[in-house]
Amino acid sequence: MRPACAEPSYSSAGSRTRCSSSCVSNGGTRTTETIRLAESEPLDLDATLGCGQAFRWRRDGGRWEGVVDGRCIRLSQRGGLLHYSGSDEPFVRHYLALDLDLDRLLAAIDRDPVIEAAIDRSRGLRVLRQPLFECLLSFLCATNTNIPAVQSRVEAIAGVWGEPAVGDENVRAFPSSTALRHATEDDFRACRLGYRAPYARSAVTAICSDPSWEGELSAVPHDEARARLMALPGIGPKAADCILLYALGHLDAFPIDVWIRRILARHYLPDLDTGTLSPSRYEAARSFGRDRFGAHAGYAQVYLFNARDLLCRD
DNA sequence: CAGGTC
DNA sequence: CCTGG
Repeated sequence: MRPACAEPSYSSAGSRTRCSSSCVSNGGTRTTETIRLAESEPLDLDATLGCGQAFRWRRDGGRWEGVVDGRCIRLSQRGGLLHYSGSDEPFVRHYLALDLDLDRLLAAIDRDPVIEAAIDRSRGLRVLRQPLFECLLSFLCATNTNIPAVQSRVEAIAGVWGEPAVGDENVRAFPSSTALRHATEDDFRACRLGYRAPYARSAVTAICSDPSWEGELSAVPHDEARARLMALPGIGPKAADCILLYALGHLDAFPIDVWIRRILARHYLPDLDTGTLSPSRYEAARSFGRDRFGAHAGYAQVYLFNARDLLCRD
């Protein structure tokens, strides 16, 4: 049960647009409803859920199943029809950022042939609006590892401390920081966090020690939020930039992971090619991204990342 | 080795 | 560095 003050604003009346219509099409225990996407609401659901920005989505045939905010949600897309169950339209629209004028945004970041190729590759890919704490712990789990391993850790954490999800009791919600308050380092090791276990434990303690931490982080400006994130153990510049982009809505955040580094080195910054990515080199790459792509550089980052096979091959 | 961090 | 894919 969540306190009323934690209710995000997406549920406010008036968030629906005239362009959408929905209808009940299934008489089971779960009802599947449909959002009719307008021409001005491009969406590539597969790219959005599969690109590695969130870790609790699984493709089951043509359908995606995931857990967000304690609810088991299923999504599928056929052209301009977006089918959903386990949630309501305002939430789905908010989570998928369907209110964002993507065409206008993509036009704004489309500044050279490289990014243009990336945009052509997966137009309709959107940056999700993820719950903060889950996103934070997920990227703390994501250092020096691969995506399947991160998924496995996140699932394990939910399996131990998460409450049964609404819509499917066999699935677990991702726990709040409070629910993890008494989790020990060994508990996190048992979730296969390895050397990240003490970081996770300390980060949870730090967050729990200040009940207003999460709320303030959402209210504070980009640079201040970044500094507060990086003050947590296990959260460096890369993880912080991912959290800023995926959970805090700072669309100018530009995380530098190994793939973005390769792409920048190959097409923009030859000097970035070799050696360790020191903090100052990280900053140089990051500010290059923000300067080149502007206020929505984070979208450019996601599109470049999703086109990494295209942009890194010789 | 893998979408870094201390 | 932990450790799984």
